[in-house]
Amino acid sequence: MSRIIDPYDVMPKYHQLAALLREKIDNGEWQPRSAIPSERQLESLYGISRTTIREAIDILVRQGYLYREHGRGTFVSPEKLQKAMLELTSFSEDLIRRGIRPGQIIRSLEWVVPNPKILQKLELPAGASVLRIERIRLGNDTPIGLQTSYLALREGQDITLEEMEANGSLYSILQEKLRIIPSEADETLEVTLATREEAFLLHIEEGAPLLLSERVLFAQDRRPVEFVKILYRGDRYRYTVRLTR
Amino acid sequence: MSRIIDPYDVMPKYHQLAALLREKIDNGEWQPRSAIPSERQLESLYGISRTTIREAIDILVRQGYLYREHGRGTFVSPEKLQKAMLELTSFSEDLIRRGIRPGQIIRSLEWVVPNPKILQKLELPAGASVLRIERIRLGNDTPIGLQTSYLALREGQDITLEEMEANGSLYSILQEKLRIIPSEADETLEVTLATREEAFLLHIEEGAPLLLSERVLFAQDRRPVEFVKILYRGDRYRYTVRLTR
DNA sequence: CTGGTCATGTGGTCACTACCAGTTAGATTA
DNA sequence: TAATCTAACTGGTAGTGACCACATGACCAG
Repeated sequence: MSRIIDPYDVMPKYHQLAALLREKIDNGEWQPRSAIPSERQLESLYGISRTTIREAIDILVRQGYLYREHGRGTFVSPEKLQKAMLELTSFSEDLIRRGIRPGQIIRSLEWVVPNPKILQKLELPAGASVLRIERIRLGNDTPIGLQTSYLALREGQDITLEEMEANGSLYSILQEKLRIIPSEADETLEVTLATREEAFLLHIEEGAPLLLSERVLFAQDRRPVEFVKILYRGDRYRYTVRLTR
Repeated sequence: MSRIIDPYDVMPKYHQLAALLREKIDNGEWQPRSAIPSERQLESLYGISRTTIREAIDILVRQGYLYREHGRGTFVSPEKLQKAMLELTSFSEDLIRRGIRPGQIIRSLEWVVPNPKILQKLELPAGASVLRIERIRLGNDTPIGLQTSYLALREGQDITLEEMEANGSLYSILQEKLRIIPSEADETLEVTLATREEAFLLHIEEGAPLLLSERVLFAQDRRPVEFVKILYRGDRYRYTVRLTR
């Protein structure tokens, strides 16, 4: 018995359908490399117009669950492609996805006037102050990264240490308290060597290789919200992306 | 004078329109953060249905050129967001985009039986042979990376040294000669230290930090085509991605 | 001046329809 | 038998028309 599309649901139909199809893929009802019903078949199966069907399939194609072949049909992707990893995720989500238990130690949380490079990345005028949060990130209780966030918040917006400690996830505070929805980010990765302090905090030798990630996070209206710098232990972290044409 | 949509063009209208709009953004006719004409206005401006208009805008939104705000309009993204970098690009394209002149030295090109890890990534049976291409990648004539590609080609498919040297781009040979269209890739990045041989080839010290990238490339039908391993000089290369929600 | 209402313009969702462009398999033809 | 044609599928592109959800500013009542 297959669930059905509810026209009175708050979620749009194409979204409901996409979820429904993804379920069939996830639970193995539709095997990798096999064809799913044609768009016209789905039309009558679910009583939904082809426009909507295609919209749902589009989503799953972009996420890597399905691929189309013109004239032949739409097929289920091999399993390993079914995880859309280029998606913008928070550090914790990222680790959980890999089966590692995330943790963190908040070293500081205060308003500061950062250096010009950071102001420029956040498109702020000289002398503007931002909220700086310094954290040590843990994976299964071992330090794996040093993270420093600089947040460009508006007048009246703030985040307290209590909130950070209670909630844990900066992204969910941004979304739920401040209504800032992360929607895009630019990230660069390079190699550096650990300074004495970094080495101490990460329990490694001074001069050990680190993976340095710098990310600028943009909100719905494409304004920069956060500049994050993360130093990962070179021996404990591997970065993964999915690229699409 | 604005160009117009040609219904007899081989390219679909939404593609033509997207190109046309992108041009207006690129040449500054439409300023960042300003609203572009509404979808209904574009409809009558270009004599195209709203369906098609939206399809064109969708493309530009995905590429980061535009963003929508429900109830308000569609706006031009700030300039720095206008380059979609999460896209799958070849090494050469990538460098050219940054204003660096690419070059390469082909060290070898031969059929080999690779190790099991690589066979597994390419979903090939034990003992299968693949085409291995070893190259030194140059940026402005300086070595910046060591690249080893393993290609899973079908019976009868081959690439010769002459073709590689004449054409330079592996991706364009794949596409034009073998009709293999790269459409997705999984990439991982991590840190390693240079071995003696790597150090020699890259003109650096043994033990210097390197950025190691491993990429599996998938074709239209989501079959793995290439496994590439690239070692970048840590001091000369920075990796960039654009993440989207 | 303040707060609510409402008209209007925006993007978001959806249905129905039509035709084009690849693919495939079976029927037809040489 | 082998090559070919053709019909019936597949997804791809495009138009039309309708209504919903959200944003905004003009207007009005308190």
